[in-house]
Amino acid sequence: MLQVNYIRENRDQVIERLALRNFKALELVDEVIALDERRREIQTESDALAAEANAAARQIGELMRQGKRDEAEAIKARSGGYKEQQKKLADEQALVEADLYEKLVLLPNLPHHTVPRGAGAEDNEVVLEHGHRPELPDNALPHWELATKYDIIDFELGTKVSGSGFPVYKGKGARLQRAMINFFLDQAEKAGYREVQPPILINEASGFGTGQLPDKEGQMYHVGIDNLYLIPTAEVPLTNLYRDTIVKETDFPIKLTAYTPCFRREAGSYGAHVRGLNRLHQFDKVEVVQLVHPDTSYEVLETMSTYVQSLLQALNLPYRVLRLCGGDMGFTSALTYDMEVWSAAQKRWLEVSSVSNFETYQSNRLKVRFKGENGKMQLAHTLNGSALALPRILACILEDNQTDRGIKIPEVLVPYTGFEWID
RNA sequence: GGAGAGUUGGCAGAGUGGUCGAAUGCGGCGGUCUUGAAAACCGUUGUCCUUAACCGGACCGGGGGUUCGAAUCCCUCACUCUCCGCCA
Repeated sequence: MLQVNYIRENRDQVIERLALRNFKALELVDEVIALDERRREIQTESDALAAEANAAARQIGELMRQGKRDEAEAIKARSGGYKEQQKKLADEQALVEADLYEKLVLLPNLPHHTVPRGAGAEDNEVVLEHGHRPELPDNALPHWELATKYDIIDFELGTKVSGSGFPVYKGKGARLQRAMINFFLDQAEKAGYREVQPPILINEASGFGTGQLPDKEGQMYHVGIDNLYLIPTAEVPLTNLYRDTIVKETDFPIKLTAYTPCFRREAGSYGAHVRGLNRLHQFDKVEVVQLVHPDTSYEVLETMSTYVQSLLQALNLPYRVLRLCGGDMGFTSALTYDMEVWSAAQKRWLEVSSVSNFETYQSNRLKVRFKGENGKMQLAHTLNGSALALPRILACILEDNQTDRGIKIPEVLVPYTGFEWID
């Protein structure tokens, strides 16, 4: 959520930057400013009224103590009206504030000045490409066929037990998943992230904190009977660990990592693009999160990007890094890098990581603050990144590393899998 | 799931419906003393809104109510703890 003060003081710039991400409802900005104006007027009025009422009540108390009952009763008679007026103001204030909040949450984050202008995925800027895309022979198979051929993933079994998008990993397939999780967690710890095992069901407040609610409600599975949501990413519980906290400036940077399953309803997305492991309702991911001092967040974003790339390099997968354009960025992000690996059999790039700086957009809702040098409270900056999402990595390992003999496991994973080949 | 007890400042812990934003202790910060430190002593120490600032206002788990006035009384929700039941 953007800070109202900032919008008020930088109206033109806010509009300009929102336009950069193709945000259409720019009139919201002026509406927010007007509502905030009204809110402050009511505040002033109701404060004055409360001050008067407080003074009267205090006077009555004093008179009662002195035994001047009659005088007290006289003031009491006059004080009767305060209640009603206060109630009226409070009602209007609640209305205005609700309206303001409703409009405020419709405003996405302001893009960083390096974000390219653009409408959609085709306008994303390719920052770099690394490694050589393998040329596969004509008889090369897509990963879903390899999965069946070597009996390591069973999509139909998952459909029986749950539904489409819930694959069952078997034998070496399951073992390889576990190996990747451990590898990613070990690497994250080496990079200074503290491992956490968070809850994977979260309450409403947490969903609001990181911005999944209210706008992405339909994307999460909801356990109605207990009003809990299955996490779409570990970002939610990890970042919410610090909701409503004032951290010490010296504790920065706070670096967390977690492995969790992730659940996404992906309503409405069916067809060729979602075959196999390309898009799932349940998948495994290792996430990294940082809470940092605002002065350092863009530096940190670069180190997170470099870190994610180091994983892809270790796995020896060809990848590219995109700087997302205004039109393709997530609602809450100020700057996002996407990492995509090359799926040799499908001949297309698959997103395996998304690294974002949210600046104060999340921390404003979460109330993650610290006391700066001037003694004033400031909002921390939050960042996160996938490091990494497993299914598409697995897809690329299967496709890119297929040989006549079988599938060659990347060297760094062999200590974790205990085998070199899936055959 | 049943019965009971509780939720107050960073922590511990008081609080008869009327100067209670809240005693006290610990902790934190500043100072005196000291070669330095400890101890002792003195002072200070919440967050938010409004404001250029002063003033003012709000907050004692959340929400609602009673009252001229609520941390204190009532209702409601959430959470925590204890006992019983069930259970990986």
